[in-house]
Amino acid sequence: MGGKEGWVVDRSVTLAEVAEAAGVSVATASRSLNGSRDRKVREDLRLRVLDAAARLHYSPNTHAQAVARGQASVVGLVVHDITDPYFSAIASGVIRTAEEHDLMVTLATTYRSTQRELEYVRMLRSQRARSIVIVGSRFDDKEAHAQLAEEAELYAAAGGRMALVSQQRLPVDTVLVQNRTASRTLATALHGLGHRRFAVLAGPSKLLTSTDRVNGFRHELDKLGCPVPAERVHRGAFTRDGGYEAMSRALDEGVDATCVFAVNDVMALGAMAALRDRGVPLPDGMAVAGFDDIATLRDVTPPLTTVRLPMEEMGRDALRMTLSEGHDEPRSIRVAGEVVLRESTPALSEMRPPAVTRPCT
Amino acid sequence: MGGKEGWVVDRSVTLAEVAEAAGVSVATASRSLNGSRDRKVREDLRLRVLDAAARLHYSPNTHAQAVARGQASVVGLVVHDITDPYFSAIASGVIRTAEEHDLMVTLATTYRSTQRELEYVRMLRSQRARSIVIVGSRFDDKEAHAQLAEEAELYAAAGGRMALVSQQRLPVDTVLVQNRTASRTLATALHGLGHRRFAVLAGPSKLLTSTDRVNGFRHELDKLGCPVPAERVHRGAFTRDGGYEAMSRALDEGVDATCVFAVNDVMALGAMAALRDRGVPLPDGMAVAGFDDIATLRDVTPPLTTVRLPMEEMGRDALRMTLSEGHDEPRSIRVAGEVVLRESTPALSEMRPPAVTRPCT
DNA sequence: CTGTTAGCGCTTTCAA
DNA sequence: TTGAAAGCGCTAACAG
Repeated sequence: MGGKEGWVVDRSVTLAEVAEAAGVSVATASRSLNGSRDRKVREDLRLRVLDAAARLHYSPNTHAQAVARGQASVVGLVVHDITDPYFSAIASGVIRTAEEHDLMVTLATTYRSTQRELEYVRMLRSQRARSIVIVGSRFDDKEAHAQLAEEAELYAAAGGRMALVSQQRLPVDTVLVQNRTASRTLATALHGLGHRRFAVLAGPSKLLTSTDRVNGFRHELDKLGCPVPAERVHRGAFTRDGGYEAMSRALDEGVDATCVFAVNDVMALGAMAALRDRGVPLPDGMAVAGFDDIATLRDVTPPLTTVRLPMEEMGRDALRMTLSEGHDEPRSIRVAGEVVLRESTPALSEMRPPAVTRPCT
Repeated sequence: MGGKEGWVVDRSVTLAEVAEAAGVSVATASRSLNGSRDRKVREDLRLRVLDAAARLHYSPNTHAQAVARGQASVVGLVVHDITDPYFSAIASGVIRTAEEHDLMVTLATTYRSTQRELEYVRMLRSQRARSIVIVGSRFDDKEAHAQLAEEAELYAAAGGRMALVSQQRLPVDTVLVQNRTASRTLATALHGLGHRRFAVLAGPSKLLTSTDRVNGFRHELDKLGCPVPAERVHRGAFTRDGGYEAMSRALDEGVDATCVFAVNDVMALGAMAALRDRGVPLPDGMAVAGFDDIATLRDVTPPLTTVRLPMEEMGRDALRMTLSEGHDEPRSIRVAGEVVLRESTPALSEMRPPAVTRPCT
């Protein structure tokens, strides 16, 4: 702990000490250091304060500032799981935008528990966060929505602004992913490649993002005249392992399909692993499509057909909406998603004739 | 905003209001709500307070709490890039551990700028964060270390505790990844598979994690009698694209190797993409090894040989060290890393005879 | 056990 | 322009 000059205190330096060292009042010190809009401080005084602050290694106590001004320079970010590349990409957009506004980010992870989500929103309200961005599929759960809606109202009443990246379920700013529409477009494209018999790997039935994607996909195929029967929809967790298991089960049951649609990329990844493990050649033995277009997965083989979502921008826009002033009504931005056809979904005509349709014993 | 009962205030409810509504003093209200170790509150009063707080939707102002008790329930987490799966995995460990201790996490992203890193550490000191966990390779930059060291000292003097996940460069808690040793073990293993001519895809020369891995690898191969000449070390960014470019350059120069070691998994991924784009069959045409064992990449084909690092645990341990009391001296934990041989590195004998060694024109 | 009150560090009127 | 002083919401002595 050998200090060069002066001693190292065991406690932070306060504004008062800086003021004293500079021979000015705390008011002047405060104004010099933060230049409130409350206008000027004589230049020489200002410099003396700045100098004293630097000399003493002054570090303003943001909590005291927050208490005094009744507002903190923090935004809250709530995601399901930060290790999931979908969330980390969106988080990245939020973080970048926060930085542009000199805001710190408090990150919370719910692991898909609505209860935890609620708790974190409460904690963020306690932190007087300027805004809260909640990322991730809503659940089919009235109770949870009602509770969150109440929190949102309280938060808004306290001057906070909340944004959701997912479905529009609350009267707050929303980045709305058009899952149904995009899935329909994807279905059309795959149908266009000649496929007629499809299987779907879905996430948990309560997860709206999953059900929206499944419904859109099936709906469109209905219209195209080749409906996907319920027994061709296999559920699993919304993760790589969920995809692996759902695909395995499908194969066990002797899935009668030439193309499988996994409701997100990580599930598709798991599905491809399962297919490979069962000796199904890819992409010839089974066409596979995902959703999201996760960057890290762009190099898998065969390259995955998917629906691209501008994740960074989604995070950016969500936070921006909450930060831009001059409009009280909640706004919403629709995100379309763009179908990207790659090698994982060959045209039916290019696939090996007897697609895998036999039950495994 | 139609309130059900009572009006919605435009400002948060305070402890004083709760106390009044409950007919007790603020002290009693405070004690009931947070039960300071400062002894009991009569049960009926406590319930009245809790009831009033619930009725008024009271949300404690954490900033006021932090000011009053001189300590905040926040920890800082600083990473290079949250979209990089290496960092999100470690972040996940930190976040989980923080949750266990009822601590919120403030996340900052440096994008590999030491300047930004320093700024964030300063902001976290301002936030009076209980601890700061900095994740990611240090740089070969005395100046940056000196500045960070000074900040660390000030932070410690103010009662904070800092941990580094990377190299041991500062007198703070450290999770020390044994990059050199692990790379040497990897080299031995690859040599054992019959490989004798290697190329290395390295990150920026200032990035210690990269140089440590490169040095360990080359050092061991020296000892084994098949040194990797400097011109077989190709630098690129520490990212997927960096790996792609470095590999492409290597191929352009007619790399004379049967096995290429990329200093991390994402670079290895890029390298594999580059090889594929140039028509080099994998794994027969070139063995590829990485480092980290990123979960999302476990399903790439061919499965990647790598060095497994327990990332979640590393994050967990880093935070734990800063939180456990009763020891003033900085501690450190060494993480060994475990070589995992997979199909991306076949034995030399199983590779297609004329490994790619000709220059591309 | 409960209430009074003095801070915590900072911002911001309000006078001077 | 500067400074004195009144808060901001909460905690923790310190009396009762």
